[in-house]
Amino acid sequence: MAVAPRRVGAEGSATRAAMLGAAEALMRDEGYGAVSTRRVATRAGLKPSLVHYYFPTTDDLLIALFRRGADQSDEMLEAALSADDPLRALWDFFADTSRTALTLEFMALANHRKTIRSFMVEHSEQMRARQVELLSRLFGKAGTGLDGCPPAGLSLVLAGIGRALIMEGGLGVTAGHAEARAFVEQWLVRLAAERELQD
Amino acid sequence: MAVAPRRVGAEGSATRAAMLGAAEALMRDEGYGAVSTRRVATRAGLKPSLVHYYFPTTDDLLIALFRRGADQSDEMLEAALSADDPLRALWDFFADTSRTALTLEFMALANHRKTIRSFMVEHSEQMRARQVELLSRLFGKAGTGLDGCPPAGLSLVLAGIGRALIMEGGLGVTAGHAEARAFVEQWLVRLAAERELQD
Amino acid sequence: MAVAPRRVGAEGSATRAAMLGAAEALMRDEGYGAVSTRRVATRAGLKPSLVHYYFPTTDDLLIALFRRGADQSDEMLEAALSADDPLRALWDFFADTSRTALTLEFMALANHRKTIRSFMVEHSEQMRARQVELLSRLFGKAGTGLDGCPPAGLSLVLAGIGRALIMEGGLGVTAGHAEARAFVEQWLVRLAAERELQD
Amino acid sequence: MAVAPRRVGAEGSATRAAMLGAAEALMRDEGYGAVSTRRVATRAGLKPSLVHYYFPTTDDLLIALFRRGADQSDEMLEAALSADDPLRALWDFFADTSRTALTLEFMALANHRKTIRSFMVEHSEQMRARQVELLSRLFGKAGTGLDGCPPAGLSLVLAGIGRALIMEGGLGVTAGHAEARAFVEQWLVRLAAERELQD
DNA sequence: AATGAATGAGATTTCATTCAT
DNA sequence: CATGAATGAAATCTCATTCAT
Repeated sequence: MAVAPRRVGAEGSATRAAMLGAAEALMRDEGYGAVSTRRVATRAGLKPSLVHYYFPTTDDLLIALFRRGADQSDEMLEAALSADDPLRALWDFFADTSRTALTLEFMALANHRKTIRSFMVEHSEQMRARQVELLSRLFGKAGTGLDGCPPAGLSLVLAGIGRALIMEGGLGVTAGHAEARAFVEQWLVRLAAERELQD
Repeated sequence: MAVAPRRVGAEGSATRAAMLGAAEALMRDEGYGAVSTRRVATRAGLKPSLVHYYFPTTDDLLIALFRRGADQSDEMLEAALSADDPLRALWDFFADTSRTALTLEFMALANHRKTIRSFMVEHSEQMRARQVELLSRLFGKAGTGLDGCPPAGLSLVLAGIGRALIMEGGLGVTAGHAEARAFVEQWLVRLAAERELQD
Repeated sequence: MAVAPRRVGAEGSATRAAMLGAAEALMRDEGYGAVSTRRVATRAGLKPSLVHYYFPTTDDLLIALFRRGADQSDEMLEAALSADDPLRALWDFFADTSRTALTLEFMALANHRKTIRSFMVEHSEQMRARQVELLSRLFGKAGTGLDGCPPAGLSLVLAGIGRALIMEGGLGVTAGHAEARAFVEQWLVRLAAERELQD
Repeated sequence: MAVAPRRVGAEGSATRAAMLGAAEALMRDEGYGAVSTRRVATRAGLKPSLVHYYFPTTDDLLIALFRRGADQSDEMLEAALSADDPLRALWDFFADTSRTALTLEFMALANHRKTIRSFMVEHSEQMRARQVELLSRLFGKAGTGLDGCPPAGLSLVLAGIGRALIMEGGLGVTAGHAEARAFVEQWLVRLAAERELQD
């Protein structure tokens, strides 16, 4: 008796997953503005009311979607950081189209959804901290082989370049992309060498 | 550069400018989703119908707003490229908060407004081309002093890092920012030296 | 240029009056809970959106309705107070079915509409003050002929009895009504006599 | 007195009582409009479906709530009528804030819930009849000491004044309240004297 | 050049209720 | 006894857009 009446729809429900899937697809294809109760329902082949049964408010839906994506990112990041070549894996992570495209949508969304914003900030900081932790282990606290750039700086720089590639790529702008990729590539090679020296 | 100009109120009208100002403020403060006929009118202290009189459709308004911003960006870019230290000026341009925040909103908007998207793409490509033109003159076609990274790559890399700083800064995430800025700073110094050698 | 964009629909518009009429009828017939955008529109033979065009929020509609009723009450009260037999006129005012039934609905409504509540309170106090003003002139400050009951007390007592008659009458309860009316009647006679003595 | 009892959960269940308690609190705090299946469940810390398990329809819940309140009123009234000073006890009963506030909500509710209305009417009539019965015993059928006002009239008059005090008090209007209370007080004294003479 | 009126669509949310387990 | 899932209806509100003046 007397249990908290919220938290509807078991975390593992198939219906719930379908809704999140539809919401994610909409966000990816048409931007966060397209994620509405109705459209999610239609896309998932369900009734609009059912969406509200699982996610009482639109914020609840968006937060659940963000959480799911964040968990996936966490897993990908962990896999990257324990890979043979962690730097390259980290770069691949930053340059991963589907994940980063969603992240960008959430960043735009965070601008006017305060609930989302706090989740974003917390998660971004966690991820950067985790990367710094690993990069520090790889290169020592002194900094990376990139002219002594410290791990936190390297994390931001790679993330920024990755996002720019994906953002522009999504729009269809590609000038300079190959050159930028090659530039980063040459960094990775240099850093890998640096690391071997250190060992 | 001018594209088909669409007949929308006198280009120089004060009323028109007030509307664009209100629209820009809304977009900056609350995201592109807040830019609606009615809210623009309210914010500008005008009647909603008047907005439609000047901008028949919402797309027209958004495009006009984008154009105005693009023109400002063009001017800023031209000023930067003819500055004493064009590289530093270019970087300052990329790291300029107010302008970039709007650009990010437009990028998000382009995801579900096809009319906007084409304007965005066209303008992005123009700007990159213009930068390449200048950087090539500075460093020769062989590439910059950054390990031979060609101008187009450098343009994207700087733009990406600048945007990341602003995006994250807007959210309140600042880990790694100082380090990344110092890293870019050291580039600018190196490139300036390189350039003097070349002269 | 630059006028406040609210205050839609001229105060004298026929459409606006039709909406208020429909809202009032609904409130009288089915209680304040029945006053919804849709039902008002349907009852007035108009489209629901038009209701929102005239009254952006439901509170706006309810406040406008209250104001209209308050103005009518004010007029009725003034007429009563300047009648030949002001006391009887005041009692007739309190026992007026249609007006009081609405007042009762607004009182119930005020319980959970904070905007309404403040209007109600202000108006109730004004009306009582106005009545006290007149009754004081009629009987002197010492009090009425009802065993020295002061004007403010008499105002509340008459209002309460009138409301009880109307509330119960609306439900179909009538036991004691004739007796209560006769009781008040005998007061009025007594007070009228008292007043003549005083003159 | 018992009417057809409808099968709704064990009459004495603690869960049931919790629901009625939540419903009553909601009605008191936010008006009858706030009494919905879901809100009652949330407030009681129970699942919405459970409310429907005990009270198939919302009307069933409201009727049960009304019944419970009516029973309490009956007890209070009986206690009052057998008190040392029945008249004062009756007046205290009419001026009792917590009970009367709920009664007023039910009166408003009765306006658009026909099922509630008939219960209200029946109970109101019963209560008045009971009061008349007692007052007649106290004063004889001829009427009370209030200028011969018969018991039924006195009942309505006192109820009306009591309700007005509570209604207005709830809103924060208090002008004339002290005077009205003093006026009734002086009645009670007069009636008590009258009664002793009669004995 | 400007504005009031009107409208249809859709977004968000809350609801009562049913059903199967 | 009790609960989770589902659904259709409706309430509130915002929007873009059209039209007549």
